[in-house]
Amino acid sequence: MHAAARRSVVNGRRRLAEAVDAAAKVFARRGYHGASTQDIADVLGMRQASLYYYFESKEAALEAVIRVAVEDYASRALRIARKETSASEKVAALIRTHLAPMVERVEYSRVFLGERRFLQDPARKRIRAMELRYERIIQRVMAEGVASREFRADLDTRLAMLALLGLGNSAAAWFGREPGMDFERITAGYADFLVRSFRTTH
Amino acid sequence: MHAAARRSVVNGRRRLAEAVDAAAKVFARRGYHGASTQDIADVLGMRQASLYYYFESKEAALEAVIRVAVEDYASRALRIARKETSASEKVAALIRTHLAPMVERVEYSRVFLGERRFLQDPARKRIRAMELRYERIIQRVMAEGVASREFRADLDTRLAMLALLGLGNSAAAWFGREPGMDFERITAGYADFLVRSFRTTH
DNA sequence: AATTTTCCCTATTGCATTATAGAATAGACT
DNA sequence: AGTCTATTCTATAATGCAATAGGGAAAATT
Repeated sequence: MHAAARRSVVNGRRRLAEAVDAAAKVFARRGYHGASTQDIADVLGMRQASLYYYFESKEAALEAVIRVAVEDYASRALRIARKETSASEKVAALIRTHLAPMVERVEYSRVFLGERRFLQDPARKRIRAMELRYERIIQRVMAEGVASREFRADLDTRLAMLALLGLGNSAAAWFGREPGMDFERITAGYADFLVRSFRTTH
Repeated sequence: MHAAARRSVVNGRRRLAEAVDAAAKVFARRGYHGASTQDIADVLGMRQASLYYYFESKEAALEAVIRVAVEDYASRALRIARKETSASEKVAALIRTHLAPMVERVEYSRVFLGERRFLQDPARKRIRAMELRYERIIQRVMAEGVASREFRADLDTRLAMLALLGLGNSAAAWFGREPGMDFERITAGYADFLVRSFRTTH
């Protein structure tokens, strides 16, 4: 009688996704260690112990959130990197895809950026490896921009990569809270900043 | 007999500073909620309860750390903003002062950036007010650069301010861990990035 | 209709953690 | 010598929290 109305045919994977969403929201707001499994259960309208039907442990919930957050990043970056466009357009596209998830799910980005360090070693290293792969793809775009003389010869490609990620990631901190700063304004502005500073001056 | 050797005339304020240092180190590593007062006491070589001689509460320790981290930021920025130099030089100087504390005390920066949100409302609003003051000073430098035609007329000064802080803050995440990325390389590179993208193209 | 599976519940254990109370020790001061 | 003050200690209260065990009802499957 309790959960009768909630149950339906559609609720196969949906409820699990809701649980991950709830975890993301709570972890983003209170931080991993500051959040209790009770908090997550509250969002879902269930008992604290019932959460353990969906997650083996609190940390497993964190891993699930982070997995969603990190998903597809590298593959989308690779797709951009392989295109037959200018390096400038690639940089702009990279910033766009990097910020895109923030529109629909900032909480995931925030949890990834701030809480991933609390993962234990098997999962942590997997995530770190995916990050490195992502970073290398971005840096190669910079390097190819230099090689084709579209970007200045003295460009520090590693720092350029860190700058792109730094700009993108820092937006997660205030995205949705800075009035007037919508997706278009941010991505267009940041892409413009980056491209202007990377291009050869003539 | 226990703490005899440690005690001396010099240890007036020094021990408190050590306690704040210990808190900064532990909060930076484990996060505010992930850190226990026991962890901090361990660093100091004292008992958990003894910490309460220096801090009223765990949160008071956090506030002490953050206060140190936030100290002087606005005043140093203001000193730069008032100088009779070009806007470009001001931007470069702003990046430098922003990153300077990271050399000697990254932990403080990290705690400020990641844990300040856990402060309760009296302290939290005070910190936020100081941040806003800092942001306004930076943005005004951008605006004056536009007014003097040193920076492009279409520069989004608010986004430019966020970009400067974003670049600076993101460095706190990897400062000291990215091989080869020393203070000079970062500050010079970032200053260069910013100035190139802000300047009028002619 | 019978059985299995899904999903949530109640109840509880065990541990970690913040904070308080009050005592002890040693150096500074009179 | 005797008192005061700073600093740390022991002991403990009080709570919050992750996780386990086992049950039960509805839905799906046979």
